[in-house]
Formats: sequence, C-alpha cells, structure tokens
Amino acid sequence: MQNISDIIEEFIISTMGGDNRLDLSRNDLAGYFGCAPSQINYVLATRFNLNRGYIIESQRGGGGFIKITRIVDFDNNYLADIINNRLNNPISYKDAVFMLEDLVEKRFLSQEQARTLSYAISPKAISLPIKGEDDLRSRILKNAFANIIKEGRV
Amino acid sequence: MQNISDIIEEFIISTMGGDNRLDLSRNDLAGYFGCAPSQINYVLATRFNLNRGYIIESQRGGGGFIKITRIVDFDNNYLADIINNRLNNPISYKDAVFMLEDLVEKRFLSQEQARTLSYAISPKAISLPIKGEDDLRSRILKNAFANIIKEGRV
DNA sequence: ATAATATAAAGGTCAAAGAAAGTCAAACTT
DNA sequence: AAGTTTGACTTTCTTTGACCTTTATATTAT
Repeated sequence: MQNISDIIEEFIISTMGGDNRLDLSRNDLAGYFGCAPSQINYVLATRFNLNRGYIIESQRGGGGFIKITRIVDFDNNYLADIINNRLNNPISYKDAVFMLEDLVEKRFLSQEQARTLSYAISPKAISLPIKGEDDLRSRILKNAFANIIKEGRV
Repeated sequence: MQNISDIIEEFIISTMGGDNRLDLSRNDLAGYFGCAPSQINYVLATRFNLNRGYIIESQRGGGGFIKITRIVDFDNNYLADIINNRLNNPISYKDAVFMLEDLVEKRFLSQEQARTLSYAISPKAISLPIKGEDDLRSRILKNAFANIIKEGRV
C-alpha cells in the first residue's frame, strides 16, 4: 500500500500551477486526506524543503495559511550556496537525488549528468563499513559540481 | 526436495512480467511462503544481485517495498563482463580513467557519462580516512555501469 | 472611541507508536 | 564445508496525538 505522504506530495505538485506557487490551509488539507494536521508538516519538511528547491512560508491564527514556492531562478548565489553551504554538510541519498533533479530543471546539469551522478552516490555504491556515507556523498557531489563548472558548459 | 530459496527464486522470476520489473512486499512474500522475512533478503542477495544482472531498490517504513529490476542483455554485454570480473576488485584512479576512456571508444558510455564518473571517483572526491579508496571506486563504477546498462534497454 | 482583555482559529513542535525493511550470527542441512 | 534457515536486534520512514505559539476578532472596561 502506498503511503499517505507520497499521495499528498503528488497532490501538492499537481495542484501547483505554472506559477510554481501554492497557498493552502493545513487543516483543510488534512481533513481532505483524513490525516493528522501534523502529517502535512511532515510532508512539507521531507518533500518540500530547500534541498528540493522549495521555500515554505506560513502564518498562524485566523486566516492563517501555508505558502509553498518553488525556487525558479538559478544564479551564482544559488549554486554558491549549494557548494559552500549545503554540500559542506552530510547529505542523504534521497535529498541528493532531489537536489540533482532540481539542478536539472535549473539547467545546471543535463539529465545524463544527473542520472550518472545519482548512480555514483547511491547507497549501493558508497555504503561504508564506518559511519560517514552522507559525508562522502556530499564530497563526491561537491567535487563533481566544481569540475562541471570548470567545463563551462551546460 | 527443493529448498525454499529456489522456490522463491522461481516464483520471483515467473512473476516478473515482460517489463522485467517486480515490486514486492518483503513481509507479504515471507508470509506467503511461510518463511522468515530475512529469507527474502537471502534470496535477493544470492540470486538477484548485481553479478547476476539484477538491481534491487527498496524503502523501509510505512508503505515500504522492494523493487527488483532485471538488466536485459546482461550476459552478452561487454560492460557486464567488467562488472562481473574486473570491478569485483579494487581499482586505482588511473586504471579507472583508462577503463572509462576505453568504454567511450567502444561506445558503451558517452563522453559525458565518462567525464561525470571520472569526477565522482577522483581521489579528491572519495579519499578516505581509512584504507579502501580503490575498493570504493570499483563499487561506484560497478553500480553506475549496471544502472547505465539498465537504462539502455528503456 | 480607545485600550485592554478574552476567545477562537489557525499553524508548529516533538516524542511515541507503528510499519516496513536490513543485518548478522547461530543453528541446521546436505 | 558450503549453502540455507531462523530469529533477535537494528535502522529507517511514517503516522498520530498531545501540547504550544501566534494571530485575528470579539467583548468588555474606561
């Protein structure tokens, strides 16, 4: 049986229009899917976070809302942030795959590059006898990105 | 009497459709055959591993699954031979680069795939605090090649 | 009319429980 | 000896619920 989080994720993505934004009510959405409201937070935290190229804003109280925005613009800042910040920390396989997909959409990587890298950093490929797989993964990606920048091509 | 592992193996193979893929639930399958769940892992590890031309993906937790994919034409593929033989042993960076170039020349890899992989397996990317860099390198390539062959059929 | 207070209407957090799959070594077969 | 079977323990991911914080609106007091 498929889990609810995946279903909610799909729903959000398919509901998000061409403007890459979506306003929603946490309680309504939870009601619609018959789940606990905090489940929505779980989905947002695991699927619509920065690694995946999303920003969440929200407001509490009467008339409260949750706003999801897909980051569309790709510039040196975005890339620098990835290389200098996010990839200086360990990264899980799942997060890394979403990061790669995000970078394909933003035209920094080709599909082929992203796929090839995803094979190279999969748990099957790099699982270690010691702790540190997520750390190794970010080093591999960091090095690959640096070289791809050096190539100076799309 | 045939052992249960063989029976499960046959079941999996015969259940796998023309698309050479199968999604299964470890617990359900174990329940169906009245064996320990870990028996399924044993069957997968001994019969559906990379050396035999299969790729396993899985997820834990609610809605978890195990996905088996058969790499078609695995047996008569030059890459597959490399996977089965050379890449079961450690490989240095230099040797790996030669191997990649060779595979590009023989048209098993694109330039871009080879370049991307060379970034991922460079000493800078994967140097380890412990011994084992060359071993890690062959595992990365092995996994990447297997997945690239798998792509090729689609 | 204004300021202070109360109430209701959101969303947020966190930890415990649940649901899978993974690991590993001991025991068992052949 | 090699291959198989089992089960206890671990890890990962998801779901739920109790409790918390913030904000808007309604009510009350001055």
